[in-house]
Amino acid sequence: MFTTAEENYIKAVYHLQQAGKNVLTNDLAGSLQTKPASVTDMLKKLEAKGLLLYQKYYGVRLTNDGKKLALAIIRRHRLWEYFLVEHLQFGWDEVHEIAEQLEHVKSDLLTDKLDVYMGSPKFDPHGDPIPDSKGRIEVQQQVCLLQLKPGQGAAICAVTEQSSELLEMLRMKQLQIGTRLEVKQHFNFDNSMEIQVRNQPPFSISEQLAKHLFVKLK
Amino acid sequence: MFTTAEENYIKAVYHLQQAGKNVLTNDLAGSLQTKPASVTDMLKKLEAKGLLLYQKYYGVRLTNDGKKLALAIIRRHRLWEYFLVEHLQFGWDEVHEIAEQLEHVKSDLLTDKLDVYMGSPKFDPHGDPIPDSKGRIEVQQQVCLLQLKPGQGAAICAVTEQSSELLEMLRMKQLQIGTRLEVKQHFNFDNSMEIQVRNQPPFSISEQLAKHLFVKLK
DNA sequence: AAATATTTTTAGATTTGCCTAAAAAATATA
DNA sequence: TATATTTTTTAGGCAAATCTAAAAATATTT
Repeated sequence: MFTTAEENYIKAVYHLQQAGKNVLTNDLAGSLQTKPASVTDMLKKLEAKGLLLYQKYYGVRLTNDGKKLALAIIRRHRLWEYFLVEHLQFGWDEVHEIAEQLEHVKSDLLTDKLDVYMGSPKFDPHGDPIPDSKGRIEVQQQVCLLQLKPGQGAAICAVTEQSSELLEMLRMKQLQIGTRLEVKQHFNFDNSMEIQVRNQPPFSISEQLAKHLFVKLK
Repeated sequence: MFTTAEENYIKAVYHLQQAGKNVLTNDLAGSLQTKPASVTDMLKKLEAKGLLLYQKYYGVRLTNDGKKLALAIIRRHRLWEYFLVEHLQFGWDEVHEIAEQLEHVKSDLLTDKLDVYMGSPKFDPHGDPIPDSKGRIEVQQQVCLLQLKPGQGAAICAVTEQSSELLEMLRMKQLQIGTRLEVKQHFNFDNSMEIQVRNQPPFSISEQLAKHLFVKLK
């Protein structure tokens, strides 16, 4: 069994590792809101437990055990997010903090029963894939909205930033996870694009916004 | 906000207090599986936080704030137990440990939404009352099975011990929370009693067993 | 390449929650 | 009542997870 702190480190390493490049002490300190010195301490402990390989000054890489643990934590996190949004009527932008707590409840039986209860969802409310009990992830061919060509239809499946400013804007424009849209036009001048949702009048969104929206092609 | 350890102490004090008499260091050490010295340390801290009144060598009493906190924790615990049994199909005897973890997830909004989702249940799967969001408890006129007279009908609503031996026996005899029964006869010799479940043949249960079963009168 | 700046690690403290062993207080017994 | 027993507290320590400040390693500039 692992402590909450250990689990949080493993999860952070996994996410940074996924984002490419190798994971440095300072990156972890940043994403865990802690000091580099604390990170160094913990990395030594996690290496001793066989969850990651740690090379002084050079960075860190998860072992197979580490990856397995990370995926188990992410599975719990995303299942709970799904539960909170789909069953308890939370907004998809209010669930992160609560899921951060729930993900550390340790019971494989609970996780699996929750999964079955909800019909084994494959994606969480932010559009991120939910690993199965073996840690397998269904790869989603999702693409950035910016890359769509006029005429293509798609559904929003992920938002890569959670700032309240961005969420506010999505609320106003009635864009949410699952919203289906069609690209009408693309302006090379500022990379903005006209999109249409259902049969409402088309409207335009900026490059800055489109860049954070990922869609699943139909 | 309070730590998990603090919450567990407050909960333990509350339960011992409910059981009558004043709460001593050793009682707490027993029910928290810890050493008396640790209890003394924690009691000082909790007194400083205004959750209880602590008199050296004499015992401890919750303040209003302490009671409020205890009831909030118990509310979360019992709501989660209800969820685990009624929604996730756990047996009512397997949920305690998991609920011990879930009860420490801190979010009033979560608690309230969970409550609404399940239709604001008033009793958990063991028959214990669930405090409402203000900490009010619905008193249940439940009575020990031993006190029933022949001819009286009732439904099992609580089991006051969780030993696997007792649970095993209940399983064999097909007695569970909610089971309706009627008392057929009472033997003064050994205080055993004949009971009948539905229209099956009556059978007898010992005083030791009946003593741990509480029922709601019809 | 030397000097400067940044990143990372080490060393030494702190806090929380627990422990053991010994001292002090309360209770029971002779 | 004096003595023994039990309960509780104090004193001193330990492990986990964090911190600050200083030292060491690496990276960047000039």
